[in-house]
Amino acid sequence: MARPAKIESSALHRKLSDVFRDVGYEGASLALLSEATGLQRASLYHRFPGGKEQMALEVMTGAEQWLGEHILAPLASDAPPEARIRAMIRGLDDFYSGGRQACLLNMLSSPRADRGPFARLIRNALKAWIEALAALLSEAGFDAETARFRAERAVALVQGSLVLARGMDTTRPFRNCLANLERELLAPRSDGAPAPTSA
Amino acid sequence: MARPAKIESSALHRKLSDVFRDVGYEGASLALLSEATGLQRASLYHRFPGGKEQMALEVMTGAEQWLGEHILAPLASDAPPEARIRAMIRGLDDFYSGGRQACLLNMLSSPRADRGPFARLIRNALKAWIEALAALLSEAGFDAETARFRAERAVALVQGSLVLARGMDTTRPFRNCLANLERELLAPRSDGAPAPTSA
DNA sequence: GTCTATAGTAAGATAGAC
DNA sequence: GTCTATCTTACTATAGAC
Repeated sequence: MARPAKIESSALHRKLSDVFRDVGYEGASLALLSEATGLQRASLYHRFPGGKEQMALEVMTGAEQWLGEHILAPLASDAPPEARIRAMIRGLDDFYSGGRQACLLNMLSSPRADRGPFARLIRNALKAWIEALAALLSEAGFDAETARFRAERAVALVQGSLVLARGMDTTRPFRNCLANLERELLAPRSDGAPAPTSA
Repeated sequence: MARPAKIESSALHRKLSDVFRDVGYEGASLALLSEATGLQRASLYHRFPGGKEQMALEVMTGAEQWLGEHILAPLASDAPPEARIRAMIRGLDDFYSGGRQACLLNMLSSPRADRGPFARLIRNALKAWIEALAALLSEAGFDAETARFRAERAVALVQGSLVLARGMDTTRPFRNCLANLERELLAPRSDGAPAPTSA
């Protein structure tokens, strides 16, 4: 080919995402992003005139889209609850590469100063996820309080298992987490009251 | 006072720790650390000739010491299991300021390149915590597998609830987590097998 | 659309006065 | 022990050729 090939946008986003998930926003220098994508810094600025912040924003937006399609949509389908939860679990296993990749929602929540354009995106994504799960649990017969409590706990468990997986350098916590999610979410609420704090 | 006062070491560590917990290692610039401590950069280098890395290492070491004294020691005491768990929970609530402060184990696990002097400390701290909890649960009558599984899940839950608290800008997930820890840890294992993955 | 080359700025770190 | 002043490096970002 005569002129330089335009690197495909989706592949580019993917590679940028990998860097942010690995080293976080502040740790992701343009040198690193350039190396990971195979594009020179100037080329990155051509695609993202807003610089690093725009890259992170687009990556984050892409992740939200992925969340909507592969997690929220299955949770809201008309399949039986067990099937919907299993679909979510497959999505999670895929998204986090079985526990080998961290979560943007965690890795991008530090950029301080204005505390960033990311804060809103992150908050919304977490809320949407929790609410979709809670809606499913309500539909499955749990009272609203229990549904909300279990949903929030499940999301926390996924995030925490990723923190452990990263910190202990093993995917086991994440695999354990996924392996038990369905059972824990749908377990009959006999075993003591969940007792969520109201405020 | 004639000569400049020596700022107390413990207070200094505390302030440095706050910065690292807030913005992570890469985000913690010397300008930020200087501002937070009230010391000029050169003064920080006088105390920490190894620069930022030494600061983070000492902060991390201090946190490990705190973990040993306020979490691991109570877990290994000769009080009844419920009391030991409650002591841990009080320690956690204090350490994380009720969910307002993030965990160093999460915030310092990104520094890449060599992946750092932090990796070992973090891994050890997480393992020690999980093992202390598992030992308590074994002692409380649970089989080794269940004890290990619940211990790891509890630590993941704490970490994850901190991620959520940070991301959603509310301490509720963390408070919920602590409020239910004792019950979840000591619940009779009637409700379906925990089914941990072996490897 | 990609590159090389280069501004301009903020980072980590030192030297030496007090 | 703390400071001001400075060095060096790495970073973000831009200019302009191809």
